[in-house]
Amino acid sequence: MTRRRSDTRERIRQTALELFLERGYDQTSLREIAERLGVTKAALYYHFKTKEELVASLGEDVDRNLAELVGWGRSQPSTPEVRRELLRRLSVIVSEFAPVARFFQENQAALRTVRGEQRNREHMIALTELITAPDPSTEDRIRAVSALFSVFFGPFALEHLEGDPEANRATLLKVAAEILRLPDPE
Amino acid sequence: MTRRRSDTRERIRQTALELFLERGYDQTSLREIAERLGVTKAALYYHFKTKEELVASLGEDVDRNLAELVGWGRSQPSTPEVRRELLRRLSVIVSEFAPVARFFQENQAALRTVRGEQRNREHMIALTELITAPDPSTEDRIRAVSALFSVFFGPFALEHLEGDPEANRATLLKVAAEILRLPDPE
Amino acid sequence: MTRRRSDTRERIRQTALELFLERGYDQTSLREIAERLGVTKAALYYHFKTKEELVASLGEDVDRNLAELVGWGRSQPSTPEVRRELLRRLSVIVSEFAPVARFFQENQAALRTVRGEQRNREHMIALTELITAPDPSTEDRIRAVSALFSVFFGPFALEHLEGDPEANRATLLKVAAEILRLPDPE
Amino acid sequence: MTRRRSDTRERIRQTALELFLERGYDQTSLREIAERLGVTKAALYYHFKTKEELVASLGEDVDRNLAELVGWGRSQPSTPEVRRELLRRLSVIVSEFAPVARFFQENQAALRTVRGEQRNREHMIALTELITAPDPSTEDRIRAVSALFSVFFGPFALEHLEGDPEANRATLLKVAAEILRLPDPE
DNA sequence: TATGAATGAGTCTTCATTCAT
DNA sequence: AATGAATGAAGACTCATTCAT
Repeated sequence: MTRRRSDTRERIRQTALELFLERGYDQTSLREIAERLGVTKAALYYHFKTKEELVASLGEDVDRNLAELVGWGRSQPSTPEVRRELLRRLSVIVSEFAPVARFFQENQAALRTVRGEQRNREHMIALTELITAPDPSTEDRIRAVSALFSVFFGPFALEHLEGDPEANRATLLKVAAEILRLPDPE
Repeated sequence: MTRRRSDTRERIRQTALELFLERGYDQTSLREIAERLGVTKAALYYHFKTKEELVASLGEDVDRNLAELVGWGRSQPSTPEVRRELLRRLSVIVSEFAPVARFFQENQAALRTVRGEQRNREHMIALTELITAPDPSTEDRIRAVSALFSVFFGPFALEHLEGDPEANRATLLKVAAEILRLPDPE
Repeated sequence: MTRRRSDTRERIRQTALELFLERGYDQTSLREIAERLGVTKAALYYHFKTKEELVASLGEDVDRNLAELVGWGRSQPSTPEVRRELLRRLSVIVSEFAPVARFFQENQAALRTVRGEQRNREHMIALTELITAPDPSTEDRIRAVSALFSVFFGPFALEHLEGDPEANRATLLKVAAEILRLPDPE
Repeated sequence: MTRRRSDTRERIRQTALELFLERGYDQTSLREIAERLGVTKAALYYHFKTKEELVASLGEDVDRNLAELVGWGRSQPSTPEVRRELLRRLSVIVSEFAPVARFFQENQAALRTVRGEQRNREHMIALTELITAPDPSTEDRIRAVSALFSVFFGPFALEHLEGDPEANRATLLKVAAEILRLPDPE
């Protein structure tokens, strides 16, 4: 039963996410995580200094991806094509990290003080600005927020929607683009 | 300085909401609420049987309003005008109960097991159906969810937006109607 | 079985002191104190916010007495009679609070960060200065420290000494006075 | 940069003593020692079977020296000269092992169950007897204890005293001899 | 209408220690 | 000579809740 270095660390993260989603962050104790995993609490502490560090580690991948997306957005001119691409890429990230994203969304209050979560919030604000038309009216700003929310939260609300998930995502994206009044791509 | 029946009960609710918003539901203890109010924990228990009953009581007004709105919607024919009116009325409710709505939104995971919160979730689903065009395509469903989310979450994201709040709300509503593809009212 | 207000608080202090003396501060857990007392740990926390507050409370009486003694000393002229009286009064305090004094003495390192203990240390330094002859030579300083230590630690070392404790205390005091080179009182 | 046998062992002892002095025995964990040293906890266990064995090893040198001193004292006739020499030699030992001595003094309660510390306490009792005049009165016993305490604790209290440390030690010794009523040496 | 005192269950966290490699 | 991974036991502390007064 060989086990490569820190297989355990990864299993802890997965089990933690599972339980955090099932029962909520504050209602999930490290004891429960350890038990479901079949290790001792102390083993968790060997791999993560605190419960907060564990949860922060769950947000790191999203954080990295969003940071990169924001970086890319900032390096581009503010054209409709770029804004459309930003929405598209965000939607890819959200669907790739759906469970984590959902967890953070449902536990906002509980995670307010967690480092990583603060960064993610900042990224969302940055993205909102990037998809907002230059020199925006109040209505433009509202459109930006609406479009972003649709892309971000939509998948959770639509989880049980029939049909091909990829097609649904495309439709969601189309609606979001329409909210933003992006011209149809050829 | 007369004090109407159960002034205290109301003050407990307000202080609780305040703290729940500041620190999150699970991170707020009854001790903290009692302390900020200058009474004993036991006093809280005189007015509310449990912490859960206290938080449930916070959702009751919203619950009543949403229930009424759903009831009204169901009693109407499914016309564009009715759907527009549903959005408008929802937006009024959200803005009237903004703090409570925000609290429930940010503490979804923590409140999943709370009676009142489950009812509110059901109301939102019912509303989604009511504003969905009859015989809907997948895209119609997506539009319905997007519109509803915009009306519901928009205010939180736009809290710091400049300009007259009433005017902003009207604009938000206009955007939502557009997402739903409701024809312009005359 | 009537019990006057906060009988319990006092019983906690006594039991704590007992155990702290038997097993040392750090080796004594609140669980042990609670068990020996027949209450729950939570009951201890009802009366003392932390373990540190509990131990600090044990030092308060000594603190008060030493503070008063230092105050008195400072209000007096620096004569041999006053210095002799300072030693005498200190010896009374030490014997009145022998268990507490011993506990603090044996757990210096563990208590270094406890508020009350810091104050007591300062009092001892102040007393050392007060019993030091004015314009002291190095030797005078050494005499002061030696005399004070004898009065303070002597009783612990002499606990098992035969003979009348009061008489022993008088002898100890006489030796201390001699160390300080105080002239015999008439 | 050759490294003699068990350089590490010695560095562990030093770091441990450092930390024990800074934070107290019970408040110092093996993790802290290992971290300050830049090794793993497991490395400590390679060199010392337990934490207790580590701390015991710190007392060994003092133990050996005191044992030897007691042995010497027992082999001598009980003359004033011998008693004076005992005080002198003790004072040399205390000043050579000042940090260790201080550590044991400040952590008495924590170390009560440590083998080495018990032996040291016995040595001190033996020394007290050796410096007590034969056929002693109560006062003689008190003098012996006072003198011994002065020699043993004095240095810690006088640490910040100005002047040449060697000269101070000599003065301390002179005072101690006077407490014991030893006649002046020619 | 409220309080003071208490509890039982649970939380996160740390520790000394072990052992295969 | 030393490490990485893990454990079992325990620690301080907090919480929602109860109840006699």
